[in-house]
Amino acid sequence: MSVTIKDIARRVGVSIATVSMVINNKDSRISESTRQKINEAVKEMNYHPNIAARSLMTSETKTVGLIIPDVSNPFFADFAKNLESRLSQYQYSLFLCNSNNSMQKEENYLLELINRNIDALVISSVNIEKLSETKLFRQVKIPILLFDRELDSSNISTISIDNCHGGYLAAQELVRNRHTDICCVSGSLQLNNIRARFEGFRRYLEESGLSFDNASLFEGGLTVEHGYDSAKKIAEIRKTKSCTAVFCTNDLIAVGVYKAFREEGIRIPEDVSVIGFDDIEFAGYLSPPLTTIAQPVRELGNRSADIVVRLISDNRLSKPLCLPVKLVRRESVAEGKTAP
Amino acid sequence: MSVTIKDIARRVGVSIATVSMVINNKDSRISESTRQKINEAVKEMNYHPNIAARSLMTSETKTVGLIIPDVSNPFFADFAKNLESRLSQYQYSLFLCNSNNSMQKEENYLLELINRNIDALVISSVNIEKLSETKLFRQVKIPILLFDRELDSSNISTISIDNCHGGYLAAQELVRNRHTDICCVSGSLQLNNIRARFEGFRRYLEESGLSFDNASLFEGGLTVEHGYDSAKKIAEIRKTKSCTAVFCTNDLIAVGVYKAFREEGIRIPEDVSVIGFDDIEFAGYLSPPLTTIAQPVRELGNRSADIVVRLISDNRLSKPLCLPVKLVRRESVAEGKTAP
DNA sequence: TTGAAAGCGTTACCAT
DNA sequence: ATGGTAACGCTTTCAA
Repeated sequence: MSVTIKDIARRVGVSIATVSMVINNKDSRISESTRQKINEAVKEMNYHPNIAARSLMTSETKTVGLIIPDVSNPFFADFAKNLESRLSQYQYSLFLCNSNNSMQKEENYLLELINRNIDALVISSVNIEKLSETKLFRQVKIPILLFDRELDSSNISTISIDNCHGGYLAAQELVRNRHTDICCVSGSLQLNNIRARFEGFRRYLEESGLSFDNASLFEGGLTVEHGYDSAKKIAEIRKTKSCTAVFCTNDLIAVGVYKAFREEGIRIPEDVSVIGFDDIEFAGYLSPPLTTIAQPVRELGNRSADIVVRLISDNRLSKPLCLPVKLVRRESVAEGKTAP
Repeated sequence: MSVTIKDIARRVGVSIATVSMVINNKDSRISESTRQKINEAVKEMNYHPNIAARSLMTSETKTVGLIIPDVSNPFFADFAKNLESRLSQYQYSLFLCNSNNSMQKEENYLLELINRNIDALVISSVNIEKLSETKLFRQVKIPILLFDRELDSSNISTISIDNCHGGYLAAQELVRNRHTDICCVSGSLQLNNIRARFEGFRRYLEESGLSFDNASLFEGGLTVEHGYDSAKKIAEIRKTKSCTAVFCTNDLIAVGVYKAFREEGIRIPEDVSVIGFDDIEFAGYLSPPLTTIAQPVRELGNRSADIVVRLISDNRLSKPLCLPVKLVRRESVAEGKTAP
């Protein structure tokens, strides 16, 4: 089969212990000459350590697992990319799992990852409340970092963004442009990050003396389809009632809204303004380019890696990290017409 | 630490050998009663096999590696998703690696995956010709499936699509709409799949009595940026020379073209028609929705999984698989104006 | 400065 | 029908 330390040892004429030491740089007390000979042999014979064997001894795999709801959502794809990239600087690999928004798959993966002895887990759960009550989840002994989700009353480290402020900023931008009749197309308010976006949004509205009518809320999936369907309804409603702006709790929804409005002959932003959330790369390529609340994906990925690595060496609750968002003004928001 | 077969054995009062057998369903000759007792204990004690230990013995990890140039490209993200999904039906996991279009990272990953003892590799290389000449690559003993790339004169299994025919169809659609002055914005023609798209495209043109002027070819990366830059140039050229349609060798490029044309006030399809390649989900959400050549991503993923699993149990060259593409007509192609 | 040997959790073979 | 035990490739402790 493959070359093992035994082969190296035999070739050089030393013991496997010695070989192991120099390979792991624990060679403080190994003579320079044997060290060299071993290193040469390693190269020549093309030796690669067997990770399974190693992790059987050390019980670490140098792998962190990531469970996300959907790789096809560019936001998560980007996050994964950045996380992985930073992790590799620490010599860790990323094992990526896609739950496809299914609680069942999520649990399967969790089990799978545990079986694989990953060193830490970062997860953006479909339903963290439910998952956290699961027997399986509670038995997890490795560090966990909750991404983009929060869990009250728990001692799990979290990293997220200021969703509430994001919603607030979105409302502000709309109100600043004199909009008063605003709809909101949202993902499930069961998701606490999404709820926070909505709450922030509503709060600003109320602070501005505007009230938000729940009839203007379209709750559903964080998907293009939901955006599309909701916008079709809005188009209908607009025949009897004013709606000059819509806040989408993620960019995918906004994409669907664009499509429906286009089909309905509703112009953005002339007829209605649209504002999104996430700032996926694609947002800038919509026509018109989408004004949105940007999440710092890159930093999210990097910081997550930093936290997780720290957690691995010292599994102590890190205090919740919350990164700021910012408004990215493009062309999908315009002055609302003053009411007739 | 964790529960091991030893613990189970002790609890039930049998040997570890027995436990191992029932866990692996090699329990042909184990009495029903002990089998039951063991299975109960496994549940109660919450036993999970240690994969590292297992793979140390069996030298298989039930993992296949995937190396792709860019997860942020929805085409690859979707492929990965489908591949993973099908693979999981076979009880295999997918280890996803993102080379970020860097040959260096690609090699690093290759090494990493080999060290991790994956059972098979599917790879869409940045530069397969070069990679395949690499010492590392040639030493790989596990089955390899080349995705979306071909390698002449080699005995590596491949799966791809009929790129050439795709290019052909694109040209046909344009010519059918009476376009004669056509530009092509392409990824690197070093990539054999991209070259094939271009060749098919050019071939149809020639068959139609049209010639393709190399001055109308804009070669670069398969990126939004390249599409954008090229379209800016085309906008410039159009001031002196006719160009009524552009063929983009992937959809990302088309996205960039859209953006530039929008900025330049060039209307799609009224002023110039655009046709893409891949049919990423997003293509349908552009405005106007992009006419493009669709790759069967789903089938690509499924078939890849099937092939790879077969390869693992019997590493014999599978004959190259080439799936058909089809034209998806949307709204970005219109009748070209007849020449003045 | 180096080596011997134990042990990590499994599987697989050969006994019983 | 079941058990004992070697072996997988490695790290680590203790002894020399």
